[in-house]
Amino acid sequence: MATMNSDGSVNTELVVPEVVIRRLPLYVRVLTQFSSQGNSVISSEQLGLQLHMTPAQIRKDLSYFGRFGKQGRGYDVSMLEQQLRSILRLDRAWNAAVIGMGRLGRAVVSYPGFAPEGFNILAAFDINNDIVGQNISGLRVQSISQLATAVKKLDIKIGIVSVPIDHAQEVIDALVESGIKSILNYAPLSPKVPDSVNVNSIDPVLSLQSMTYYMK
Amino acid sequence: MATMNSDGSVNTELVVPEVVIRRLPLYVRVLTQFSSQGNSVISSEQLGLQLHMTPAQIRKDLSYFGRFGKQGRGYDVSMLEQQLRSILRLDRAWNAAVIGMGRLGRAVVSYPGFAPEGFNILAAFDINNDIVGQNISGLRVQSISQLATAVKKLDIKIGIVSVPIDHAQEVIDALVESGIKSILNYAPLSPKVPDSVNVNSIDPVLSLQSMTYYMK
DNA sequence: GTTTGTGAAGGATTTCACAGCA
DNA sequence: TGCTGTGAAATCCTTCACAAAC
Repeated sequence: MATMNSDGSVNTELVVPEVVIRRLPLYVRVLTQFSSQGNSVISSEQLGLQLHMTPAQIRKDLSYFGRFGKQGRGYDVSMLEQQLRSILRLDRAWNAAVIGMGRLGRAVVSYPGFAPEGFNILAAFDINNDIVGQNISGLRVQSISQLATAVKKLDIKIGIVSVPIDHAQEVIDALVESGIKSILNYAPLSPKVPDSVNVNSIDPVLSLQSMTYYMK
Repeated sequence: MATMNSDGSVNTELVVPEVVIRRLPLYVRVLTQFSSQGNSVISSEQLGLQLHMTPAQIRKDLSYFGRFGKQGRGYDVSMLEQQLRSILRLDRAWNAAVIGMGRLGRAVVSYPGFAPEGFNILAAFDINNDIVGQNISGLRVQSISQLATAVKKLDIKIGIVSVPIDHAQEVIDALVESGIKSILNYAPLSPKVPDSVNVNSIDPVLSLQSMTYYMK
């Protein structure tokens, strides 16, 4: 686990590959499910079967963070779930704002999957003055000029971008400007952000466009 | 480009890595944009700047499929766009069906981003008898029992799953049963499908849950 | 001069395989 | 006996660097 830098000093903590971090939430999900089914122990093989992954990969992934299992037995389901939630910082709530209250933004704020996982959408914004002031799913839509103020006041840490492509980069710039470091982007572009900001894009058209390659 | 099998025979055509296939639509998108801005030539460096990728990676990716560029000049924008669309089979239309006409399904069928890219949603399905028969965005919602028939009749090649998690696997089984080979899945699970079926999942909660790892 | 296409090198990720522990 | 944790090996993917072409 320890590596040496070019200057001879030692890294005791290895940087965990991003692919590994992206898989951890999958493990959490299966563990939650297993737990609700009354199972208290799970093996890397059982986890792998659920997720279509090799047991070795799961054990390797977990080994970046510690030794959570017992040989001959497997992992304690709720203990491992707690550990992973803590590693991913899912043991607290995170506040989010949605920018762009068209059809997509409305679907996002009414999606019932965020809140149970601790992601609370506390504010909604739009550029269009016809929409500003409306009440959507219990949120009063605000003007984007209010963004920075609201981010501070409501301790918003996540920006969800659901504006059309032609306004996406300016909205992302505004989010960055307001101090947001994590952006979930639904607009079909590769946004320009500083290295300190993490953008994750969701783009169903890109998914379809690569699937067609494999189609008859 | 040629490799040798264990039996001594030769593979003349290398399998293109899936990561490469997933990047091709990004290139298509930038090329379309460049073209509409009146540029007729583009270099791997310019492409890389747009997409935050190295020029070498782009050239390597393209080299899996042929030699499209001219040394000292770059790539002809519209020629490369055509080539990539042809490789990805985007030079024809693809018909799709949406299963699950709740909020998410309604957002999907009304999303204006699919049709311009040649993805036509021709049918909508739901299990709920209260919804079956309704007209949503010009589509008459059908019972899932009609799925296989409609898939054949309308030449549907893509299934888009937007049902809640507790019905997702059965809907996916029904799609597989009806002969669908490509599924875009919005439900938060890792579906079980035969190797011959390609599933691509869109899961904003997973995205958020890995982003929190990097958050202060 | 510029930029491609591509072997070779380098780096990252996955899988293997087994010692060690319950 | 059963399953983890992990070095080593294997595989996969990216980047380098330069000859060749325009």
